[in-house]
Amino acid sequence: MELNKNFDHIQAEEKWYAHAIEKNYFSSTPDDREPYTIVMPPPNVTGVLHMGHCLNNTIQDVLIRRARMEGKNACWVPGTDHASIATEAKVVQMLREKGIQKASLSRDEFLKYAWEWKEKYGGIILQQLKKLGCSLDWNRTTFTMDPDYYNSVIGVFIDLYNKGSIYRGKRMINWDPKAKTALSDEEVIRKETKQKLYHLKYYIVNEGKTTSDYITIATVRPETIMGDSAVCVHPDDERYKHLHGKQVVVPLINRSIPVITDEYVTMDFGSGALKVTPAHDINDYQLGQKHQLEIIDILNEDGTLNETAQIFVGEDRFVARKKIVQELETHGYLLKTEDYTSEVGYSERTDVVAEPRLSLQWWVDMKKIAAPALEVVLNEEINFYPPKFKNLYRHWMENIKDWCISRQLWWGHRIPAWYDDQGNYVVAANETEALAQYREQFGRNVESGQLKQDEDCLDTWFSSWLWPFEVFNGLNNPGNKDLAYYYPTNTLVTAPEIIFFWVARMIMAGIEFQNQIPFKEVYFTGIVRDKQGRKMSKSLGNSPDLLELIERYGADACRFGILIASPAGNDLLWDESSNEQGRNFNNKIWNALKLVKMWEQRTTHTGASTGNEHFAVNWFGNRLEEVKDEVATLMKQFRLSEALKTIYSLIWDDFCSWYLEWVKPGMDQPIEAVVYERTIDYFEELLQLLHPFMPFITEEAYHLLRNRQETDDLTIKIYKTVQKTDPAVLQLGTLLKEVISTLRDTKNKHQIKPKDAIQLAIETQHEQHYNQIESILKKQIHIETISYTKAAVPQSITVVIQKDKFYLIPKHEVDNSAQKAQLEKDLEYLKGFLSSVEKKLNNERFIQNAKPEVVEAEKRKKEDAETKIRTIEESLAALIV
RNA sequence: GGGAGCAUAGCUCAGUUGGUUCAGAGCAUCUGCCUUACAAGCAGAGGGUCCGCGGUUCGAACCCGUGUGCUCCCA
Repeated sequence: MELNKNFDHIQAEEKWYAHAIEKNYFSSTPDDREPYTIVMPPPNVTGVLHMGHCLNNTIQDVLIRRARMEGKNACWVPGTDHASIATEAKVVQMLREKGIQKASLSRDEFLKYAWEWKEKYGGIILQQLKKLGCSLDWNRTTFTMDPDYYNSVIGVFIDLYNKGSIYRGKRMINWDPKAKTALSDEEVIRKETKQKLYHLKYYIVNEGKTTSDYITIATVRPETIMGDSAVCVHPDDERYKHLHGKQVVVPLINRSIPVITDEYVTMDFGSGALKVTPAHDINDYQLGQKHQLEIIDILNEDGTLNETAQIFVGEDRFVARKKIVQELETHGYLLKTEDYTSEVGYSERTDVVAEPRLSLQWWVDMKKIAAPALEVVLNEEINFYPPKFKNLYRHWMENIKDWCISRQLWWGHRIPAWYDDQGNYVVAANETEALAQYREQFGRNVESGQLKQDEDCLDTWFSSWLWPFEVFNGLNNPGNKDLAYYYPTNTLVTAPEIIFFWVARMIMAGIEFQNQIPFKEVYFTGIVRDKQGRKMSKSLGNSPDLLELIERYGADACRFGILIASPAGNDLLWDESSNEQGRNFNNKIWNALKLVKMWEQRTTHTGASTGNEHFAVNWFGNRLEEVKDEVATLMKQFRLSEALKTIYSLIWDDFCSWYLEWVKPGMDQPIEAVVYERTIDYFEELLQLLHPFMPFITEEAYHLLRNRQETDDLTIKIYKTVQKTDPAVLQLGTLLKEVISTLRDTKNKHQIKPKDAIQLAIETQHEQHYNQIESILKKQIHIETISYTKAAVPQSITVVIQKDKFYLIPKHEVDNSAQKAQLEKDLEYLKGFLSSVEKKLNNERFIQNAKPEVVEAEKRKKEDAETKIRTIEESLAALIV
């Protein structure tokens, strides 16, 4: 059969993915086999595939495919997250482009648009994952706002509320003035930001009159001075002792506020005097609570100043800042301005500066549910890879704060709280239940329509924390067959960025609602960065178009590219060139396939073998088993990148560069049938080993190697168990490689062309070893005859390998000065080596303290070195003669 | 300010209870080759103060201390 010049990845990808779907290879139902389950971290429903997904999902697919080929019942569940803030922001923007304001729509009208949007764009990302080759069980695709899932989320809210773990409270929260919603602490990104520190005069009041004395206050937020409730100094600060208990005047609005003292103040920062604005700063808020200060909120929900501010009403906070600085300067309140850099919180979703804001929100009391979730990680019921994240996790869990779960959004799970017009409320799944409960609780009769449901939605993570069991309908259909079989799941693969958002909370939810951990191990991937180490992001434009890369290089090459660059647990610097390496690897496999296929018609049962092919076959069989074992160990430790490198090298170096050359018949010569068959067997096993990493080319090549039955597919082919290896055969293989490399190099150094034939004499005590590999040596180094000798051969080039001497006899006389230099260099090295060993052995304290086996090893080294030195000296002597 | 991690070849990283003269791999670079599957290839080569300093030890890339630099998390 004639094969194409190159592997056609596009047709192979389409063909084999469709075939697997048709045969239901990726779908799983409970049976007698051991399950292996992964739930995919659900991407945003409106998202598109980026390099982070590529890494994450490739890793999961490798794990799932390998488990499947190990004979486990592998189940990988896909799905999407409704991503309340992100999706709502996109819908709002889409409406704005159509000229529709969200405020002009009713909740139902808005949600209709949102669902339309979701139907249109939702799930694109899942289609893209198919292109990458992900072997997901599509029948189980779940969305966090599916009806059942929705009900479970509401049920969980009610359950926690009834247990007293959910409460409503007025707290300082992070507010996104653009999205007009509360944010959890984790949704606020701190960034170093250049600001100005303004030094302002606050005049001191004495006996009811404003004096010309003042105290200097340093602030980066002059627009909030109208919200000041006090000025605070350190009680021990000598500079301000005379002001304790006095009043000062807020500039521009002339409101008097007290001077208070608290040790919280840092004396040497700014002027050592702090303005306290409890409504607009978290620390000030706490200070205000302690000193019972008035809370003066001067901002609207969109970040503009409100009536309470008195001045610049309606102006945006940053515009107001500029204007107020001008005003302060005009009136002589501004003493100086300094550059100042500090960390400012930005909304993760909208990238505007988050505003600390006091508001009434729903909270989860985390202390109680966090404790067991910490325990299971500390006692290693759940293992983290790499384990360094365990510390991070513990630190966070021990200092956990309550979770703000309400969001002022419409897209999401609506909070099941129902209010009367006095603000009394009940928590219930629907209006009917709410009415009944209200009647019972408040003893008043209410009619339908009289209770108003909370307008707000729940934080997205309040639904995704149920993911590992809700994809199996764990709460809707408790104890169902799927849940019992697949839960707890095995491995969670995710980015360390969401260890607190998601991983920690899933562990809590699993224990709280299923009494079982959600997964047994968590593998944290690195963050994908570009060659300069920058995080890939849309705004930098350094995130490549993955689909285009797949089209250009092939899915296998992209999978290879991202995995080979991905050391366990570290960030990876990704560059397109790694895809080239993957594509080149495809090419190598394809060419090896072409070579082997060329032999198919040339097999014979008689007389083709020189005998040495059998050694090659035996050696590669052992080598294969050895590497299979190594790979298994690496995979258990989640060292996927190293496992792939190991397989890469086995195929490229051991199989292609060595083995195939060793068994390759001469031009138009036949190949012994048994050698051919074994070669095909090895090729199959190599493809199988590589399949989880590069599923398409391996499946294609597998089918081209032999004619297959209908369902004889690599995707579902179970691995054979690893066989024991024969160390003697492996050692001889290593010696053979070394001899070939060294003699090739020697020819090269003596200007003997690779094709120029030579004669070789070997001085060895193990002639029988060399008998097994003679013909391979001849072929690989272009040797005419090999003989054995007991003494140095004159007019030859001498090389020492291990303990054996090789005499190369070239056709033409050669200058042996290069050789002499080489031997002298080797001799010098060995003498140095010997003296270092002797130094150790002559050191009494070494003999006393070192372990006996170490001392033994040193003695052996000494003997070896002495033997080699003697051999080289003899060679040198022969050379001079 | 508190906590964590990292520092090995030009780049990305291995280096498994301290024991070969141990300093390694891949990529990149350079040299020679269109050798009967593969130039997306083959055969070779060069390249390092294992961040600095001090200590423990017979022996340190590895353990301890310290300095410097970088990254991340939390306030």
